[in-house]
Parts: sequence; C-alpha cells; structure tokens
Amino acid sequence: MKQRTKKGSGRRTPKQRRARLTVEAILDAVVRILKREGVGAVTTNRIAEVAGVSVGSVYQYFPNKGAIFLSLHRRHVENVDRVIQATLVEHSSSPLEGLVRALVEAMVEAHRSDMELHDLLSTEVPHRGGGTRDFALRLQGAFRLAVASRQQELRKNRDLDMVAFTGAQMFEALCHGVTRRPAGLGLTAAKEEVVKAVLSYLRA
Amino acid sequence: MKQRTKKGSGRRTPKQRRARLTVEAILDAVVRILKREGVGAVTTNRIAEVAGVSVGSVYQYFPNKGAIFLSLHRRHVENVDRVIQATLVEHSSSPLEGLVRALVEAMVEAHRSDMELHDLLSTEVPHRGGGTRDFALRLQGAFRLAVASRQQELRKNRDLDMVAFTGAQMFEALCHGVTRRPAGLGLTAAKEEVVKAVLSYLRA
Amino acid sequence: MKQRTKKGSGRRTPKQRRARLTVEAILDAVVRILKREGVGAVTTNRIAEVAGVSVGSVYQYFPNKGAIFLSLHRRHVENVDRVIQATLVEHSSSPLEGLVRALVEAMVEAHRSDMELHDLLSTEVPHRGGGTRDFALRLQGAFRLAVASRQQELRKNRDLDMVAFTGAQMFEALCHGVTRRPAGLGLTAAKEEVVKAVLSYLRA
Amino acid sequence: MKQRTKKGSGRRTPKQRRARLTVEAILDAVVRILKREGVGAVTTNRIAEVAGVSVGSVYQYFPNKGAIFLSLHRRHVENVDRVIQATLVEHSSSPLEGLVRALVEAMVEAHRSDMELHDLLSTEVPHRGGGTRDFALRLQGAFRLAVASRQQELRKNRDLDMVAFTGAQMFEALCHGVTRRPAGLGLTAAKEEVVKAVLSYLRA
DNA sequence: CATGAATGAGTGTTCATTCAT
DNA sequence: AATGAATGAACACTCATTCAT
Repeated sequence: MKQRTKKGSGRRTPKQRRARLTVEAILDAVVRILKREGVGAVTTNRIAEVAGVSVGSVYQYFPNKGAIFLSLHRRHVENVDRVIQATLVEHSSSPLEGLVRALVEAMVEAHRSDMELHDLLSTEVPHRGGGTRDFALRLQGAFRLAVASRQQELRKNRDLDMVAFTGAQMFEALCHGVTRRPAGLGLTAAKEEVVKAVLSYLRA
Repeated sequence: MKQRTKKGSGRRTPKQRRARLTVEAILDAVVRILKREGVGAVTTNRIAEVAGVSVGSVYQYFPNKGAIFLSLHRRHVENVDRVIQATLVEHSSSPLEGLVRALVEAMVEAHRSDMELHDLLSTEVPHRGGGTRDFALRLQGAFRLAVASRQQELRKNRDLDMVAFTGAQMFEALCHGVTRRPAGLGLTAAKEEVVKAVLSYLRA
Repeated sequence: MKQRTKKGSGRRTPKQRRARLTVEAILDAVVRILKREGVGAVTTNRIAEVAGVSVGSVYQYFPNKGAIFLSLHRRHVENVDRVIQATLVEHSSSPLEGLVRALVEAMVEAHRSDMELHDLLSTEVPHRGGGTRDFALRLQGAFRLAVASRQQELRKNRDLDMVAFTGAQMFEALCHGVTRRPAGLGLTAAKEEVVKAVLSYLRA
Repeated sequence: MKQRTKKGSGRRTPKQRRARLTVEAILDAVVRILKREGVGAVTTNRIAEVAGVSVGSVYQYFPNKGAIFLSLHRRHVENVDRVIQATLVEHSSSPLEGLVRALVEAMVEAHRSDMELHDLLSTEVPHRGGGTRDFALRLQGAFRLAVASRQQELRKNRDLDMVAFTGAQMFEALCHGVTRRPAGLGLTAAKEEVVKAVLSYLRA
C-alpha cells in the first residue's frame, strides 16, 4: 500500500520483486541439492545455505519443509501446463495429426530440459497429490477440447470423456517414456511412435 | 549349519519357516501403518510394534529401513509380474486380442486388490528405481514375446523393440489409469477401452 | 535535545507523549496476549503486532524482552503500592482497626481488578525478584509506620521489625487469598476474616 | 510379567529400579542446572548430559520438557506434604499449641533444606498450577482436621471452612517468610513468631 | 525515529541403529 | 535368536535481535 509505482503498471514493487527472487532462489537451491546430493541432503538449513539466505528467511516464505517440495512440484507442473496450453492454442485450427505431433514435441521438450529433476521429484520426493491430480485433469481438458473440435476426424458415438481420459493418460505416459527409452531407439523415431500410438487410438 | 533337517528335502526347518513368517509380518506391518497412519508414521520401532516383534528382530532380517521398503516394492512387483507371466503362458496360443484382453484383466485385477498400497508406494515412499526398472523391462520382454509370435497379425517392418517398449509403457499406464478413472466411467468399459487402445496401437 | 518545548514547563513534548503511549501499548499488548494465548505466545514479534507497532519500535523502548516483563511487573507493583500508600496517608490518624480494614479493602480491590494478570505474572513469567522484593520492603515499611504510631494499642516490648515483617507477609498472603477463596466463602466475610487475622496478630 | 521376585514382596524388578533411578537422575540434573546456571541453561540436552544419560533416554521417561518441570514441582510438593501429614499424625493428641509449633518446625525445616530450589521453582519455572493447587487443598484439609478435633480450644460458632482456609494460607506464607526473613531476625524467634501469629488467629 | 525483512544461534524432539542381557 | 532400553547424530523450526531503508 505504501510503496506503489506511480502508474498502475504490471511492475511489482521492489519488495515483491525481492520476495519472488528469494522464493526462486530457495526452489532452485532444492533442485541443486536434489541433483547433486540426493533427497537425503535436502535439509532446511542446507537449502538456506545453498540459496544464500538464512533458515529464517526460508520460513518467511514457506510454512514448512513440505510446502517447499509442494511448490517445486507445482512449479514443474505449471511449466509443463503452460507449454501444453500454448501449443493447444497455436494449433487450434491444425488437423488432429498436426496438433498431436506438436503436443508430443512440446511435452517431450518440456521434460527433456529437466528430466532428471522430474524423475527425482516423482520417485524420491513425497507428494500427496500435490498438483499432480490437477495437472492430469487439465491435460484431460486439453484432450477433450482437441478431440471435440475435430469430431469429423473420429468415429462417431465415442464417449468423449473416455477418450479424453484415456488419451491424456496415454499421452503423458508415452511422452515420459521417450526420455527413458532404451539406448538404441532414436529420439525422433520414439516421438513419431508416440504420435502414431496416440493417433491410432483416437482414430480407432 | 547347526540346525538342518536330516534329509536335504525341500521342506524348510522350523527356524526358516519362522524367519519367513517374521519377514512377512514385518512387511505387512509396514503396509498397515502406511495405509492407516501415512508414511510419516512408518518408523522402525512402530513397524516392530505392529508386527509384534522387537526392533532387534527387525534388524535381524533387514540391514536397515530402506531395505524394508525395497523388499515391499519388490514383493509388489513380483506379485504383478507373476500374474503377467502366468497369463502370458496361459494364452500363449490365443490370438492377439484374447491375450491383450486377458493381460488387461489380470493387470487391473492385480492392482485393484491393492491399488491404495501401490499408489502410496509410488508416490510417498522413496525408491531409487528399486525393482521398478526391472519390472518395466520384464513387461517389455513379455510384450516382445507376445508380439513376436504374432507377427502375422501386425504390419510388417515394425521395429519390435520399439513396439515392445511403447506397448508395455502404454499398457501399464492405462491399466493404472483404470483404477483411477473418474466417477462416471464404468469399470468394464474402461478396461475394454484399454484393450482397444493397445490393440489399435499394435495393429497400427 | 533537538526538540524541546521552549519553556521548561511540565508539559511533555509530543515526542515524549507518543513515546509514553507506545510503551503503554506494548505493555498492554503483553497483557492481552498473556491472557488470551498464554505465555508461550508472548514473542517480541507478536507483541509488536498486537501493540500495532513494529518490532523495531519495541526495541526502541526496551533493551530486550526481559525488560518488558520487568516493566510489567513494576507497573503492577507500583499500582498496588500507590493504593497502599494513599490509604496509609488517608488513615494516618484512624485507630488500628480502621486502618487495617481500609488496607485490606484497598489491597483486595487493587487485585480483584486484575487478579488473572497478577496470577499469570507470578506463576508463568520468569522474574528474578524484579520489584517483588522491593514491594515487600515497602509494605513492611508501611506496616512499621502504622504500628509504630499506634504503640499504645499494642503490647509492649514487641520487636517492631519482626511485627512489621510478619504482619506485612501475612497481610499480603491473606489478601491474595481472598481472590482465590473457595466457592462458598463470601467476599465480605473473607475480607473481614483477614482483618480479624491481622488484628489478632498485631494485638497478640 | 516376565521378571518377578519369587515372593510378592515390595521389591521392584531390576527394570523398574533402573527406571526409577534414571528418572531421579534427570530430576536431580534439572535441580543442579537450575541452581548453578539458571533457568536459561535448562535445555533437554543439558539435562541429559548432567544426568549422565542420552537425550533419548530423557524422552523415554518424559513426554516433553514441560513434564519434567511438572514432575519436579510435584516431587517438591509431595515431599512437603509427606512431612506435614506425618507431623499431623504424630501430634494428633497434642494440644493446639504443640501441634502448631511442630507444624511450623516441620514446614520450615522442609523448606530450609532446599529453599533455593523452591524459590527458583516458584519464580522462574512456568507452572500452570502443577500440583500447587492440590497442595494448598491438602494443607487446608490438615488444618480443618487439626482445628475440628480441638474445638474446645476455640471460640464457638466459627466457620470451620473459613478458618481452615485462612489458617492454611497464613501458615504457608509465614513459614516461607521465615526462610526469607531480613538479617537481624533470629531463626528461632521468627519461627516462634509464626506460631504466635497462627495461634492468635485460631484462638481469636 | 519507524519499519519489518533478514538473521542464525539455539531448541525441543525424533528415530534409525546398537548391544548388553 | 530375541529383546527393547539406550544412544546421539541430525533435523525442523523458533524467535530475540539487528540494521538497511
């Protein structure tokens, strides 16, 4: 209230900027520790140390350790979600195949950039559905939209809910799979296989 | 060395039987605590208490806490694996569709019986790939086998490795999905959708 | 030094008035927290919050947390002391019985108004004799005075120091007792009993 | 259940004996730290160190730090209570004066032996009525008993409840006072003054 | 003077693990 | 082999205090 930029622009007050920076520093610190030293090394004091702040500051922004992990999960999920939504919009008038290919491309890319982190997050960090559920639902929504507006490419009388649910499920799993594919399988081929799989299901 | 049955028969000594029982009691205790009280409540002392043995005994059979979780993971994976392998054998001469349907049926059943546990294990209990990797590979193997012996039902010149990998991936994800399907989707329909999805991919 | 009213009048500068107000706000905040949330909740930050000032301001007026409690103790003790001294003066020429009755009346009244606080202060807040000793001494002084000027009502050759000490002790304890009397004992009766007890000792 | 002495004697099993010993060691450690280093130095780790056990053991016998202080309070109160009750019984047929004198003697003695501790406990250690209330009630009970069986020494129609309440209150305060009397007042004289005060009240 | 974000030493408490019995 | 009391390193979290703005 006290400190406001003169114009009601989108710029944040210095306070808010600093806060956001600190929060990012903390989350990044967790990621760094996670990768370099494993979950066991992630203590609140270590986080503070690596983030270059004091433990007290960590607790200024997060009520407890769990909240930090949750935030991390959320950040990851939001990143991916953003990419997906953007792709969806960008290809709103492409034929199904183009859209699916773009989605696969985007998803795989989003994960390849930080796949190690994502793996750690999902296997080693406790997460009572922290946003994961949410993400799954949004992905379903995306699929529903994509399919609904392209009914002419699909067989009639298919249960849209079912298709969205199953399609989203398959899509996510297979995209993850790409980053984990055994040596010997090429990246491009693997992605193309995902596209093929998804399309063959949708068109079944 | 001291206590052995006189004959080298297959029967175990009482000692060994007791040991096996204790191990089972311990693993079951973990499951019970996990379900009723959450991961946070799973301490070695609590495990011993619920299992009806002393902490010392727990350490008689497991070198450390991690080993208990690993064993639990392994037990679960082995259960599922056993079912899969059995189905594979049983339907070794069925056509592809029959086999896939049977596999889905078996997999879903195996998970439905203890889906809550499996979810907890995979989201809340740290597991450095303990057996999960293994399981994925075996599943791929199963798919490779199934597909290889039914090449006539598939299009030619498909990369068997790729198909096995992608098929297995999809199969597992979708089967899991069935137990998590939104209210409104029937169980039978959901399973049939999985069959459809897998088949349409394999036959693509 | 900078800001002073031009004349050395008794009126305080606005600064000083504000300061006094802030100090009172802080002490009141402590009392409020003490009553509503217990000692455990009394942190310097909470005090500042409830007082409507910043932590920094709290430290402007008190060198540390202990000083706040000390001040509170002192404030309470001074309140009571003021009442006692006033009564003493007012009844300087009354006979012993009248004085004692008036003292009891005043003391009980002073405590009844904030007995809860006083109890908390004496049982839950650490206080290395902060002022309590002082108060006891002043009370003794009061008794010494009262008794010395009424020697004719007492038996001869009694040790004045002893009588003042014991009388003051008894007086304080019994007055406190009145506010803690078990249900069933009337207030007036309880006070009269204190008067009786003190008088019978002094006249013994 | 397992370990029992052959005869159902009062002897405890070694386990219980050891436990009791540890508990005592812990409480004694607190007292020692309290006296030598002040309340501020009483941390659970320090307690363990001084008691010669591990922190873990401290928590084996006390659920939390507060419980230790409570136990200490209780131990003190029980000590005093025991002495009082014993005196009461021993002098059940003495005249009032003898009983009161004995009670004062006992009480002062009980406190003189560890007056420093008692002061610290009541001024520096938080204690939400931990047994103090209880003790006050038992003391009242004692007085009621003492007075009731000696009605012939008292004036008629006095409210027994009132007398017990006020008498106990006075008794405790004055006995405490003895250990705090100003230099110049002799111990014997001070005690005798207490006797005089109590008697003169009871006989008023 | 006021502010309140930042600090970090220090605290209570837990829990995997050991080992004397 | 079984027991479970004892251990103590390690952790999450608090809060009195400071100081740049």
